Amino acid sequence: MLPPEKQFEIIKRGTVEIIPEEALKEKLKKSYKENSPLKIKVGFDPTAPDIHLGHTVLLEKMRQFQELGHEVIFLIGDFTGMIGDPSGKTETRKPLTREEVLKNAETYKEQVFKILDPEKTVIRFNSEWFGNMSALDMCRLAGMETVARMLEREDFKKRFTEGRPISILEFLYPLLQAYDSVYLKADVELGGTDQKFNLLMGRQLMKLYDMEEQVVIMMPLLEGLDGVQKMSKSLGNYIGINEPPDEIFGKVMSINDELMLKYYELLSHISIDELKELKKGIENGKINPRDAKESLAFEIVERYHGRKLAERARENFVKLFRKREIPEEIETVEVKDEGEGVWLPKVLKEKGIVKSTSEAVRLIKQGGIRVNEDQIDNPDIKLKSGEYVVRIGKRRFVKIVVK
RNA sequence: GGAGGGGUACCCGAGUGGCCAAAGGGGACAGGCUGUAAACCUGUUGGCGUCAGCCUUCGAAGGUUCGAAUCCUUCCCCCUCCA
Repeated sequence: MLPPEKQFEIIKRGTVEIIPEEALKEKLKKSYKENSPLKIKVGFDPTAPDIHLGHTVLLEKMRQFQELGHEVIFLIGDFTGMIGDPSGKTETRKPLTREEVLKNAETYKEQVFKILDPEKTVIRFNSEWFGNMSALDMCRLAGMETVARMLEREDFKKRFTEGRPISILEFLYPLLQAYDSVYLKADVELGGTDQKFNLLMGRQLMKLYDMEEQVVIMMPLLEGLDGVQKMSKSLGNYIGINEPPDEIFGKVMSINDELMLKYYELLSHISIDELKELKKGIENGKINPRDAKESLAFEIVERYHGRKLAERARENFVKLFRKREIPEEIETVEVKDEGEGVWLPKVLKEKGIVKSTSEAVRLIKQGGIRVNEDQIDNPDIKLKSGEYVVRIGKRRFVKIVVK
């Protein structure tokens, strides 16, 4: 086990806030002295089993804790999922059935264990304790907090003053999450900055239960490909860990330099010292940001697809964009010529490459389509029999065989 | 229960009888510049054999009119205020 000071340094990397830092240091010291691992609790929603890099920020931190020898509890909020969390949105999230929750949990495991060590991960479901809780117990729990306290949360306060609805259930949520910590006797709870209120509620409730309060560690929300908004599936700015290697590689390469450094800090396994070197190198121009980004893309693809595929993805990328070569494997479609040749926009539409012939026509007019690497500008183009490599935009290729 | 406001393209949002396939912004896509960066500049953004023409679209269904996103009727949905 590493000395507590060293552990602290590793844990602190990339965090936004640790509340309170001193308590964490104390806990680490005690754990080191008594050789007893800390219990790290992280809650996950059972509704979103498609993991993207944004989620992995937390997972990477969990992994670090595991490597430091602590006990990581992957808590699946299945109870909460079965009620349906209204959390702010007008559309109430639809409640999940028991089967769906279990199915999602399986999907979770598959993906999560690409980062976490299955041997060292404890998976728990909060229906385990909430499922048997009586109405009386629940009321007692509800009695531990006040409306005023709840309204301290920015989101609630805002909605309250604006007269927008807040369901009672929403008030209950932070309490339920807090109770998870009480039940599990968590030493540390990890979450995104958007979870601050709920995480702190955990501390509050533990205090009321006369327990040692958990330390709260908050990780930033990772910005997505646009570099502004947080990565999320609904915004379409995400990099999913199950995406094909080339896709992940390409997407990582498309982020801007500033964001790249953040990705490095939060996602890369390089050490703190190496990270410092990298930053310095980029600042004084000794390291080409592009090369740094390639290493990052490689590291990420390797993590989810293995070394071989990562190398392949890098080769493909270099070929395609640096050397401007055409990739080796291209999807091929066949069409037969009925006489006058085939109208390219129509072929592209029928093969599902573009949504409509109008779109194809538009692309051609804008110079967005190349046939055998020649930019074309006449949407009237007809292909006679033969083979054509058609490039749509920068990175989409299709081989059209006209018979 | 009472009073009022509103549903327009991917999103926000103008438009109150023809000049509306519908302003403007955002997003997205494409081109230029590049490091497939970012920023910036330009263009495109309903469909259809294609800048002409035709078809479909402004919550839904009917109606008035030569002509409707715009007027009338009914219905559905959302929101705010009062209680």
